[in-house]
Amino acid sequence: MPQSSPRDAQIEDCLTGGVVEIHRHPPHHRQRRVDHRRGCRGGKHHSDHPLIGVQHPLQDPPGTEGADEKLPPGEPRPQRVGHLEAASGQPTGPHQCPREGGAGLRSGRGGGGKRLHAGIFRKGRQRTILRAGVPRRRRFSRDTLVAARQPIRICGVFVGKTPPESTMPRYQPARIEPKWQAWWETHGTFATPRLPGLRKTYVLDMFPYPSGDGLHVGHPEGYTATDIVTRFERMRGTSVMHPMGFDAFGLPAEEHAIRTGTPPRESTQRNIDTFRRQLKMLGFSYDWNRELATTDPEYVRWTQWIFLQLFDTWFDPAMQKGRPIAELPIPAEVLAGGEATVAKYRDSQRLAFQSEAPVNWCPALGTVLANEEVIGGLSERGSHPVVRIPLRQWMLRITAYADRLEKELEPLDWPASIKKLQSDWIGRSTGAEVDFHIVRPSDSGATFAAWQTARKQSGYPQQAESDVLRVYTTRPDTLYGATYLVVSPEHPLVDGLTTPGQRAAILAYREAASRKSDLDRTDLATEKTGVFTGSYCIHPLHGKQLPVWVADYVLATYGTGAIMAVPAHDQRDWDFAQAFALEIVAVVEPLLGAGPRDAVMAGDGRAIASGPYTGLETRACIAKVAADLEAAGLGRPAVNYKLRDWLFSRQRFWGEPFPILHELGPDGKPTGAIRAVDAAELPVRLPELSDFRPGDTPDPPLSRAGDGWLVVEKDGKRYRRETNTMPQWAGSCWYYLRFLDPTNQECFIDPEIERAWMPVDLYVGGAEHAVLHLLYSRFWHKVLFDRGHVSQPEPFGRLVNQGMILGEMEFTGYRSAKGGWVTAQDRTADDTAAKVPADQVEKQGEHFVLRDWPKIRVDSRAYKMSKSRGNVVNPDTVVKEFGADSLRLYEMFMGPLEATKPWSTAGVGGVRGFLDRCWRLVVDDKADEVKLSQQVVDVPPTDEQYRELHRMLDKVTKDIPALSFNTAIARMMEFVNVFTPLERKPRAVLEPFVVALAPFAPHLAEELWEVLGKPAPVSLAVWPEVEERWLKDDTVEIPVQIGGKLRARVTVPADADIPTMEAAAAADPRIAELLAGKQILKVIAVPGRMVNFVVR
RNA sequence: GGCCGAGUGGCGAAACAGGCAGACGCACGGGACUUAAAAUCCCGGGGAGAGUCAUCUCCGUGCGGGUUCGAUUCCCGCCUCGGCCA
Repeated sequence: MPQSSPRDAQIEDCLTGGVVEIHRHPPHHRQRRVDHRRGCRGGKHHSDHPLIGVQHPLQDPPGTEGADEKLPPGEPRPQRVGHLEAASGQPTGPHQCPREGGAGLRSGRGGGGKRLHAGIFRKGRQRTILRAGVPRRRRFSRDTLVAARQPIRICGVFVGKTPPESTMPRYQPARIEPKWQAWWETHGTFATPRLPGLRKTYVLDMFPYPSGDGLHVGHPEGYTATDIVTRFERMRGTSVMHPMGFDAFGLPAEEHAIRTGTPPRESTQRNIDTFRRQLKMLGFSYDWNRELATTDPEYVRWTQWIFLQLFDTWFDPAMQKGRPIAELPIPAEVLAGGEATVAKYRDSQRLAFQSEAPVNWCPALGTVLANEEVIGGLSERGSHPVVRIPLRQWMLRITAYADRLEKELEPLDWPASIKKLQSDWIGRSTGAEVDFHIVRPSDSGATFAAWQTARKQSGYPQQAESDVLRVYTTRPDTLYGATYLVVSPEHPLVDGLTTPGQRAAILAYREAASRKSDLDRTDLATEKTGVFTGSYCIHPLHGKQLPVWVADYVLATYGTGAIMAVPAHDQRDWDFAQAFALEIVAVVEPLLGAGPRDAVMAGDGRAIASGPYTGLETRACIAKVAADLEAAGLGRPAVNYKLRDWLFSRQRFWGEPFPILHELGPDGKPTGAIRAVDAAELPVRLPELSDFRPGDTPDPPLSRAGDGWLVVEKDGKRYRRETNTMPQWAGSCWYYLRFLDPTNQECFIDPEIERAWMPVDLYVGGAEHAVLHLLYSRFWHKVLFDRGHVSQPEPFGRLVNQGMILGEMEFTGYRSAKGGWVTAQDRTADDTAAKVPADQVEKQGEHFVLRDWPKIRVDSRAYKMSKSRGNVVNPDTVVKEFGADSLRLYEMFMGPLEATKPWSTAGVGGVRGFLDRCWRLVVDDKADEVKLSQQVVDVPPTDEQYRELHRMLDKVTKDIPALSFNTAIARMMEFVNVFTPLERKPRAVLEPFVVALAPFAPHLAEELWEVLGKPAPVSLAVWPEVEERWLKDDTVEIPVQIGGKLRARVTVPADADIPTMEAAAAADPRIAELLAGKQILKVIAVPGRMVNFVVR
């Protein structure tokens, strides 16, 4: 605990040890204070020195109280001091305390051995003074204080054994915060009605994953911001929806469960309890009746229900809309195949479908991971190796919505950077598909021509025939520059293309490629690799044969999994062509004046050597080539997305089970037919498992559940349950809907309620969810919208990302192996970093250096909070030390909400000081109990005071909706600074101030409101109206410049016109003097702002 | 490598439809109160220089240019740091 900690916190820290009781008012404090007044001070300043009595809780010194009673007022009590002296001997032989223990009163917890570093002993009229944290002064052990019978003051507060419930005049968050939290709870202050009134606002925090570490100071940042907004809106008469819940499925709980053998549900519940307690401790105005966890069976029920909606939906490209699977047109040839074929066709078209795709299997985690959960070939969580294997998986067809997900982003009030991230993630590109006819050994010279003719008649087919290689290119204009073709190793035609002579090489290459991640194959690959298949294709325009290669720089999942390589105009193709000595043909040249052509020219220009297209500029050329190909039935314009379908299944225990049944044949093996669990039978609960570890194989833990769970009989058929579980994203995709109607048994949300409250008006959370969570939620929402279950196409109207809170600023010096300091810029890997205390560095120019060795530069920066660095700040500690209001206020005062900011415990003390001043503005802290300060009087405020009030209100009223809390708080501080010194503080000014303070420091405001004699709660008081007439000044002081340099200030009427301003400026003696003898070229005057004389 | 964001006192920051740079707070220094300490209240503060000391001048918002009567703010080119993506 730093020395600068507020005194109360230091004292209370003692209290928690349970050995020393600390109170502002010792027993019979009135009596004692009388003693002090008369005997020691006799003046009115006595009460600056409240009392602490120290007593051993188990051993009351006999006779103390009685003796006190009998003391005549006005007498000092030397005999008491005698006790103390006799009992402890301290005044003559104080303990010394080691330096490292030195920060204040850290006495209570460890039992008797620790020392108090501060306190005071009295001996008659003489006292020994101990100062907190200062070495060389005399100190007392805690034992001494405990044994003392005298009241002993520590940091100005007396330690004693009075009951803690006695009222106290000081601002004590530990007393008032729980009080008002309980009040709000019992009075249902923040309960939200089912439907809003005239105006509504839905303000949502990204709900937390309840980790075992509890709340982090980063969490309350966004939560406080939204809390201020919602409290403000409530006071303005808006119906406010402000819920909180927990995203409680997820890997950490499961891994913890595996480590400790406790079921995930238990540890999750414990963590949720901790989170809830911490959130309540901070006084957030959530409607806790709406609390939910994604793991609640009733919630899982509806998550599964939504999955069934996805399962029941196909995407109609013509309407750009999801429609019921029953409306899917069945092609005649499918219909002819019978019922089973139709069912398979339907299954293949659903938004939730199964696929046998290569997936990222992580053996260490025992699960398959989504592409975005794999970073550099390692798992995002835990950095374990990931291999690619083919596996049956559930996929969600998010790609069908790619276009809408991108386009409908545009009108949203989101940060441009987030929109761009989403847009880039979707990665829409336009270009063309082109079919290349594969040359077969059996081909005669006429085969290609025949194919061309056929295509001209039939047009471009949906599916390419088996003798055709279909490629996707973003640059169809470079078709004449294509010199070879590349297929990905996983491409289905690879086998067909491979000639017998190449077979062994191709097989080996595919095997090697399967072990590489996409990243290894593309960006990290320093050298391009590949193998010639032995086959050729015919160029559709000039008819030459192009070799077909297999190379892993082409991904099966992008486009058609095959490309035409144009080495002159694509860096990767160029690298590959260089490596394998393939032909390079340039077909684009820079436009005139654009300079010489690079070896690889990827940009736009003008077509050359391109037959009929020569001379066309790139843009026109792309359109023409694509159109001509389409007319010839050889290609078509195509849009492609980087976005992949969403791999939705996980081989883990702690997730939502899929409500899907696999039909079993008579042999007990799956037939391939699937059916949904009836909605009425949801939720499908997780089975009780004694062992929920993932296996070594991709077989999910649920497959080890007994047949009682696994096997289901329905309509005379036997089924096996799906044993995959859903990823953590599932629950967070729709929680904002369930909050609106959390207990509905009939429906995932009552449509009336949904229409009334949606969309979310303000959504605040970390930027780490910029892409995935927001994209997935929007996707689900659009499906629900298409199916008529929600009324809005987009769920989140305004989005704000709070910035990260870093640890405290650190100075790092470097020591060489020999032990001496090394200056930061010259350090090598051998030098070791060492933390340097802030008081040993100083700034020198741009850098910080060691104070004692100014040649040695040190690094200074704040780091991300992390357990390993040991710079994590725990909200519990901060609340205990400073109070929840201080924590809230500090986090808002640190800087702009969106900025990354370093933590500063001293800064928390700073805002605590402000709250102390707010307290003293209203409360008489010199009284013996909490009561209104006599300085608060019922006099009409002066004009100046009204101006101060309304300017403050105006700023705060404007800053809250703009989430500009730091400046709003600064303005309130100015207000307090103005009113603090006043002897007479008009009530009519203080009351609106307390109301304005309420959203920021709600507990303190409630208490002050009560002291002011107003009916609770201030949380629902009416926000004060800003009166415009007080915002305007009669006169303004404006700067007068000469040649752009400030030379004087003059006061003019606020509405002065330009000539008046100029005259006033010129009349200023100093300006007149400076202008004398100069030629005035021009005068620039901005009404109400400034005057500038341009002179020669 | 790409994209995004940010560089302002010892520190967190404020002010940007271009118009008094540094509000507010921390830390620091001084004063009042006190026998004293703590607490509280008040005052001070970017740097350099001059001074008739109740004042003035110059420099100053990462660096270099530009536009402008005037640039922290707009434009061009850099540097550094951070975040995200690859």
